[in-house]
Amino acid sequence: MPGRTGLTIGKLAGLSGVNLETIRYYERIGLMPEPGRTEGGHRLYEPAHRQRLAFIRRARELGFGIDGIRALLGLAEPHRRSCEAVRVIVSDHLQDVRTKIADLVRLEAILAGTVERCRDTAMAPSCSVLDLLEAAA
Amino acid sequence: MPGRTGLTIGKLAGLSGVNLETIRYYERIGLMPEPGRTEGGHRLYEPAHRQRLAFIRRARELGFGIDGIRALLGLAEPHRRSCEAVRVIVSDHLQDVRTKIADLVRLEAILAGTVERCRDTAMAPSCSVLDLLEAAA
DNA sequence: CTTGATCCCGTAGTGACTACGGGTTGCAGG
DNA sequence: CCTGCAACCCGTAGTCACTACGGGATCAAG
Repeated sequence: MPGRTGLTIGKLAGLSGVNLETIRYYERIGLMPEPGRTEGGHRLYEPAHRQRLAFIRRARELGFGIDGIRALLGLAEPHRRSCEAVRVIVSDHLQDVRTKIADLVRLEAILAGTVERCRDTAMAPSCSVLDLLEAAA
Repeated sequence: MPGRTGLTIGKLAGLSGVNLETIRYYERIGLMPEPGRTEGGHRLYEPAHRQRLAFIRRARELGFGIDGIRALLGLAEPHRRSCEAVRVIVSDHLQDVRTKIADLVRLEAILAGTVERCRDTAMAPSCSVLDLLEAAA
């Protein structure tokens, strides 16, 4: 009869670096399973929960959306780890990331150009705000 | 007595490439001024509106938030075009963009590595999903 | 047993739209 | 002139991934 194993949600939040409210949110949307409860109704988490939450957090940090994570978790759980399916999800996301980078790099050039011109023409008639107005992005 | 000059909101949407509902949204939040109306209450836009909307669209494409655009518009309008203030807003945003690029590039490396390993180890015991679980982002 | 931290739940707010639905207006063809 | 239908009106709610709030219950230390 050892003490009830289990972390309170606050402890789990502290250990995992995920906001307490966010953990409850993940439970509401079915990303985290419902944990056990104390008699009074407080959640008690076990190591498996902590692992799953860590996985979710990493995946979020890597920019996966909730649906992507759901898919990843679905593939990770059963014995049939279809590596191919995982690869598809990850490389789709990788493509998104690369597209975003390309977009941002173009943006960066435009913005940097604007700032540059702004610095140069200390007393231009109209400031480079007008460039924004004219330039095609 | 020439015809009422003015575009309907639908025409403006078509010309500007901004969704009709988004134009109404911009009006609600005070980004676009209220245009004139027909007797029946339909909006009628003049060239000045079209210009302002084009400015907003470009700025959005460059990743400025609504507040930033509001500030930019505020600086663009009066005679006192304080170029310096504009430069501050734009270069703040530029800094954001650069930070985002750096983040995404790190992400890209991690994801690309995962996909690569996935491709290599055609029959690894556990697929590189576990890498996500282990790797610090 | 009391106190104060922690936890409960449901709801609403964020940014920047987008979608919906039921009713009104505008205009072109007949 | 009148019909029909596209376009417009407005307010509200939904999106994504949380975050914040508030009023009440529970837990653990002293």
